[in-house]
Amino acid sequence: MKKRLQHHLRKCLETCRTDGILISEHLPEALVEVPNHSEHGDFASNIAMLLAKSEKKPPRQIADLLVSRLRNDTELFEKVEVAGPGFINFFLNKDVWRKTLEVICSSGDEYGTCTAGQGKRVQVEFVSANPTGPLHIGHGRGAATGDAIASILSAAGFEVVREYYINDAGNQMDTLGRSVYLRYRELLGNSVDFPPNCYQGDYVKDIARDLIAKYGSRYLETPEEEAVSLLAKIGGDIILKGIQQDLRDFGVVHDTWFSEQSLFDSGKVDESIAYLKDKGFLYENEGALWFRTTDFGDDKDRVVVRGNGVTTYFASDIAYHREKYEQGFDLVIDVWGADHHGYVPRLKGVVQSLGRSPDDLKIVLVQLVALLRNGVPVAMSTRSGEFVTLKEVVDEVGRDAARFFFLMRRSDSQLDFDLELAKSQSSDNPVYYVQYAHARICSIFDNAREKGFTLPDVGGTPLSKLETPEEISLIKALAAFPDVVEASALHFEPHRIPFYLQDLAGLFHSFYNKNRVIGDDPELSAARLLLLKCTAQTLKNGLILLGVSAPERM
RNA sequence: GCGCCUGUAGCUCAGUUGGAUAGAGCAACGGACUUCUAAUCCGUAGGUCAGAGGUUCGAAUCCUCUCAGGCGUGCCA
Repeated sequence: MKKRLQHHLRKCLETCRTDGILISEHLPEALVEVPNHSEHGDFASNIAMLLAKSEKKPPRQIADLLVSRLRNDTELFEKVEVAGPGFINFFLNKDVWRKTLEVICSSGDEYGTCTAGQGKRVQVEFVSANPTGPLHIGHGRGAATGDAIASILSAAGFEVVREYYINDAGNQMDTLGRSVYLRYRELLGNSVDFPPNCYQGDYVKDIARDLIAKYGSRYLETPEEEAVSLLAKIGGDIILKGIQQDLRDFGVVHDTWFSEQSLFDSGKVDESIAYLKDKGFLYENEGALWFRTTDFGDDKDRVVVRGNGVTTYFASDIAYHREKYEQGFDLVIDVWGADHHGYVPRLKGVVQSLGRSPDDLKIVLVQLVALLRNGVPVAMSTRSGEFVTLKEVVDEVGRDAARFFFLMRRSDSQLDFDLELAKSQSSDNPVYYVQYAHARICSIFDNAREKGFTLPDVGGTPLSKLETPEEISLIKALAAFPDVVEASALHFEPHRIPFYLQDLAGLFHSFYNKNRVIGDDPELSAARLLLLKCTAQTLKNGLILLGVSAPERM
């Protein structure tokens, strides 16, 4: 709706210019927005103020000129007026609003989608937790966020691939192998010194126990270093399987799982280093090979190959991101924990060294999650292995509540996750508030069917019967959904959807409390049933973007 | 020290590329169930947008500085 108006305004400006009414060489972009107060119209534009300088006329005078023309379109506008310092306020014809119900009905599950993405190929890489331990609650936020961003982009017309990057190369795998090996020995009756830099969590013991059950003590026979590397592989696979299961249970499905090790096996890491060397971005210093990331605004240059000849994690990431673009992605999105933010400039540098715009890489930083129980923080420490896993949280509060809570906040602000609140089946809990609206509508439908109504369809339903303030507000909110999805996609901000849904659910509940749907007037009942059909559809479409279910009964 | 993020109602947070009188939920207080789900609704109250300057028709939003909190600042990943 907003777009339609913007287009309309733009056309008006252009005709004004060809008619010589406007003299500005360059017409500013026609900005239309929803004002804070309904007295200021359904939409408002500040275009006259923006034109004031180049037109050398007071804003109100320009606004008057424009309004005198816009006003003629009585089909679209109920009224158009100039207000304040020069705002143009648009009041749309009620029938224009009501028509959006027809659009929603005919679009169905597609309502809210748009073509803003123009089919551009996007890869969203998220979670990508090291296969050295189970997913914890922080990963859960990353999972919910990445998945929602992917869904929202897809709805906005992007072609999306979800990817998980498996860090199965590097020191941490060796540490895992050592941790498993030591626990294995310990469980077989040997006394061991378990070093503090090994993984302390109980899951390591579980893996060791499983190995004993399966293979007995055979790894005591093999030389230690060999056993460690074998157990690193086995342990990593077991943990990865667990991660995959946890993600499935959370409703997150990655299209591709990309192994860091494969970059070495295929020679891509060496290739990338050769590429950078060829382009002159690398230099040697103190025996190591450095990437001049300072050329791209980084604080300092970064090591790619260490003095001992071993590549760094950064080297893998160079090869990995090079690979992404070679696969033909127009846009690459990395969802990271915010503690990696220091890594952003160097990776932006990588992208530019590949001859791409830094905007071709979007890094979404997801802040930490503080887990609370009845308002009191739950102690967590990765080092000691005391942490709350994603599985535990999902088991306790359910998938829907967990997902919704993770997405309720902007990703770059810290999140307090209160277990009791997420579990509570009350008005405190925004998940239920939204889901309840959907279930309530379904219940009204059941009731309508019992009373012999058939659910109305587009056409034939007298929409003009819808005229109470609650009805009109609800329709306006429904009409805004596509704009919300598009903005959410283009800003990579999934939290806009939960906010919108709470707002929409609120408008429905208000409507419900003041207006009876099934009543004496069959035409009015039909019109209201159609309105609710559209409301349920929109609620459902929004919830699906978040990976939250839309129950028909609660 | 330097860098990134954050600072908005008692609490948790929104605030649409600078717009008109800064919003919502929770908590508090007062109301609404014989009627389609009260997991709901209606109302009241609650603010130095951390602070100080600056930019302009106009700032919670942009710039500078200060303060507070979080994170980062490895030839770890």
